[in-house]
Amino acid sequence: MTGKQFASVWLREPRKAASPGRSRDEIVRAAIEILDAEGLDGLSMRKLGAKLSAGATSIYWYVAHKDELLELVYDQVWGEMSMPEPEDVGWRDAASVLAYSMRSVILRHPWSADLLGRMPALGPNAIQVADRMRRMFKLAGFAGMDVDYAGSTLTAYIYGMTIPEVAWNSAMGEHEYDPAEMKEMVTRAVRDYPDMLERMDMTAYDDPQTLRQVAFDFGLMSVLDGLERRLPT
Amino acid sequence: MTGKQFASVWLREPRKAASPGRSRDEIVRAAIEILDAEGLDGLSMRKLGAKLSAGATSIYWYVAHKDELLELVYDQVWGEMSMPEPEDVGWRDAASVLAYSMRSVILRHPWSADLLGRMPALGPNAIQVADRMRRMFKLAGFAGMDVDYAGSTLTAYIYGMTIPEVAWNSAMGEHEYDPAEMKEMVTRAVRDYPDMLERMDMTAYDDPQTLRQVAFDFGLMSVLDGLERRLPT
DNA sequence: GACAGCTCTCGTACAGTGTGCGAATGGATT
DNA sequence: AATCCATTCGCACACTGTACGAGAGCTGTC
Repeated sequence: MTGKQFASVWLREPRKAASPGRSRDEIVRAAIEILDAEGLDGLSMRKLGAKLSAGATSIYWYVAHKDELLELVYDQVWGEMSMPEPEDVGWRDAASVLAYSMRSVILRHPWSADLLGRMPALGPNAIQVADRMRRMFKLAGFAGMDVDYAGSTLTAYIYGMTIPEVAWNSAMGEHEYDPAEMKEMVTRAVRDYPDMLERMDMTAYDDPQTLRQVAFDFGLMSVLDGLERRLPT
Repeated sequence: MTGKQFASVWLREPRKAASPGRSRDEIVRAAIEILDAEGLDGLSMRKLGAKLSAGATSIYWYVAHKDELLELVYDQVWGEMSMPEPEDVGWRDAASVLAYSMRSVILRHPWSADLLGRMPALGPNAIQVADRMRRMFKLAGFAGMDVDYAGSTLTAYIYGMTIPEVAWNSAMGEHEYDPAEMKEMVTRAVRDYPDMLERMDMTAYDDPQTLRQVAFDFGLMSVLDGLERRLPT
């Protein structure tokens, strides 16, 4: 009657202890190297095995299946996100630091954007961030369920802003395009919409990098303001 | 010197015209049926071919590669999103309707959440939504680049809220789990964090469906308030 | 020393994937 | 009747995740 169990690594008891030789950490580290270098599609068990000078299937002693490996790798990414103790800096600053940090971590590991949309964040690192965020919003003055709602809102914004940015980056094979030609193609795509065309004339396509930065700031300020407005009293 | 071209279906001239027999539309329709029934991993060219009682590789006459098919399918999803003409209902209502609509469309086609994070939305349907959204925010009083920033902020929130929801849904094979058991497992995962534990005691896990609805509303109101606050004057 | 029982490695095999290629079909035009 | 061209598709290739089961090396007990 239990049906298909919910099968996350994090909701099981961990394996006893790592013996000498290979270990989960070593495997995860190697996997991340491959992922950073070749993206999510570039990671195959055989390639990972080779990198560890081991057989492809040896990995399966440490890890139940590839998805489990990805869960481990994913939580490692959460570990890279930095967030001050909210009590030290106040909630708005803590929120901003977290937001910028999350964005830059995801941009540094573009493959993690795909994982975001694939598996819940239940690893210890993710949970630690979630905990700090809860404390942050309690400090701000939220209570009860609103603490969670505020947290969801903030992370939703960050995800939603960053994920498509990654998609866009990877769609144009990283810098190997001619801006003018690009602009022309997009212009043709929106030719039937005067409002969209008008937008193309703004000079903003010159430096997409900082444009996105500015857009991110704008949205972040809006979200924080909006949350603040929902505080009691 | 152009390097790897940016290769979206939408930025190329379309194929002449569909002859009788198979057509792109028919293929896309069949693909969506498979996707809805079996998810993103369930869609293979052979299966799609079979559904159309055609050979697997026949599809490649209409479509350059699988990714291109996914682009087509993706834009079809955008076509399902409904948004009133902003001039008719005012910007806040238009924004709310769009937000609810996007959320429900993505939840209805969970596989589209993965596509969101993989390819930019450049199809005609996506562009039409983008255009309406621009007009909506101009109507609200935004000008210049702020129109875009506001748009990014809103869609970011919707994506970011919905994508993890889909991930969560699919992680627990759709309803086949025991809530009590689930709660116990999660509780164990957060056992070191008093704030997180306290959260588990709230009764909110009883009906995740409406909980998420409420959370979505909370965040949406916050975002809209925050945007409103950035209006000039 | 001999045997048993672990932990750990890995070769092989299987069913599946996307898709390049080139041969075949069939209808329309000359 | 011959030519052309749109369209179909079988085959093959390289690649994927991983089940299975045989082995290797170590440890502890008689």
